[in-house]
Amino acid sequence: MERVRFAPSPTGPLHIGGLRTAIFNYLYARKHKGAFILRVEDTDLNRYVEGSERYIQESLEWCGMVPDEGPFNGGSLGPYRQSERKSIYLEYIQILLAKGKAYYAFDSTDELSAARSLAELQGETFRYGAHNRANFVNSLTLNENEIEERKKGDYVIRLKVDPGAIISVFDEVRGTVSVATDELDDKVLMKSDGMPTYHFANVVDDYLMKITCVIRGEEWLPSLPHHQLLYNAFDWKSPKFMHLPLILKPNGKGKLSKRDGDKDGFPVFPLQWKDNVGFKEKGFLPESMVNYLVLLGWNSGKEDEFFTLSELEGLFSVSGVQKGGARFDYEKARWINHQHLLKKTPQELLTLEAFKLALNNFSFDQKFKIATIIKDRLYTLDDIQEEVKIFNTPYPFDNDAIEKLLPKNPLQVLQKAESILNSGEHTVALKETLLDWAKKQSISVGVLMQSLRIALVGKLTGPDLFDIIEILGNSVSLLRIKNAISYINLKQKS
RNA sequence: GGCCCGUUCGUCUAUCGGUCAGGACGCCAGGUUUUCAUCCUGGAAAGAGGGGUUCGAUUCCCCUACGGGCUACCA
Repeated sequence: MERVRFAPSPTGPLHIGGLRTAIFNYLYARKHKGAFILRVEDTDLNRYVEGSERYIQESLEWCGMVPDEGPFNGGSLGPYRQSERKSIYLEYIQILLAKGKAYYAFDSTDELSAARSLAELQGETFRYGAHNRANFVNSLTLNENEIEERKKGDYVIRLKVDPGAIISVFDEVRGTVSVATDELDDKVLMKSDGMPTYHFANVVDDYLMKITCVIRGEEWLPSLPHHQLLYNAFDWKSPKFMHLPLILKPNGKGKLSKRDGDKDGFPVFPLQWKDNVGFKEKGFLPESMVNYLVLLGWNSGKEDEFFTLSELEGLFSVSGVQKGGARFDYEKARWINHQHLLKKTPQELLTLEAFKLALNNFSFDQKFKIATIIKDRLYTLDDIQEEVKIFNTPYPFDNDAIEKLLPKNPLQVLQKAESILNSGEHTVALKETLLDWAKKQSISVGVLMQSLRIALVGKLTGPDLFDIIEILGNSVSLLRIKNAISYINLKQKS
């Protein structure tokens, strides 16, 4: 059975790059009827941020991707939090040590940074590895007694990379990638605080959790050879690897970051995190989020771009994964959301929190009608606020529009409408009566409608006017017209 | 700097040696509409450059350029 894992670090809110990685993992799992596992990679105690685990889980759930196994869902191959697996790493590092594939290193961080800056001075990159490990303080250069003595203090355990070989790894989207082991450093596997590094914990956990395909961001591709070396050192069969292209800033210069969202006014987090609004709060449907994100770096091969999660579960395939990074395009994300909104029936829309909130004060009948006439106009759920304003009292008048209308004598139209409504005629018949009258008076339809619209909603834009009147009802419409007449009268006098 | 990965309209992408290089967002024009929007129709818009291989390259190979990633006891 295929098993994949999404393995974020709880160092803050999940951002949409991470969310997209989760989506690809989820889709891969569902496509192959496998398992989707959430593993929290909290090996860096210093960077741990309270609440981010919960945030990650909630973001996944919001998108409809509930992990089959994970810290919040349990599972037989846990624990799913790396901080709770310390004894496991200790056990497995011993194997490597015993095999001579890893060694103790006692160099202080000061010594290392000194060596690093010296190398930089000479225009070189410092690398702790086969070519210079003999110059450092480690279990390869010290005798037994010295080692035992040193082990009472701080130390790390490094991977012993053998030089003079070419290591080839296979990435499902890029193919074979080869690199000389001479280029590889002796990566730290266990830190001095007793925690494993990403590289070590990752390989051990993927093995123990029976992960069959590692799907992660492209930033991990350079360390794949190290991971392969680790699998080799354990004599473990490595899983498949799939490295996803990065989501780039809108200008293409670098990875998308929180700052870009702040600068260009779009969210980069799925859900609200502190004072950062997420896509959810911005009025995005989770299905739009998934739909847009999956399009960033993947293509179905069809010309269709509108997909639901369950459609994607069947469609997803490695062959559609792109190699190059994709720039984030907020406009397209909005358009996708618009398309998903368009597909919803008014009934479905009314079950949404944003609709409930905005239409709280209206009768069921009104809610339904309002949802019907505004749904085509929405790009995000946020837009509801603006659309609903016209149904609330009071509403502001667009004075510029009124000024322009004044010479065309809007009052005669309004007075006529007033008298029709006063006579108790049903709002439905209003349209016909009014249009007939205007024709006889040779008043243009434009002037008629503009006068009426400005009176009823205060501005010249919005949904079908007679739909609005019907929703408002006879008496409210009448009130608004009367109000507008006196307002315009006042204007004319001044 | 070193190593790795990448490069088709402005953006996301299709093409798996022979296509008028297709679609989508955005943009422009027209249509529908009482308005704005939606929606519909149409349009402009692309193979980074240079070498090969081949009857034929966007497609395969090499070089260059450009872009991105990595280069921590962070992930």
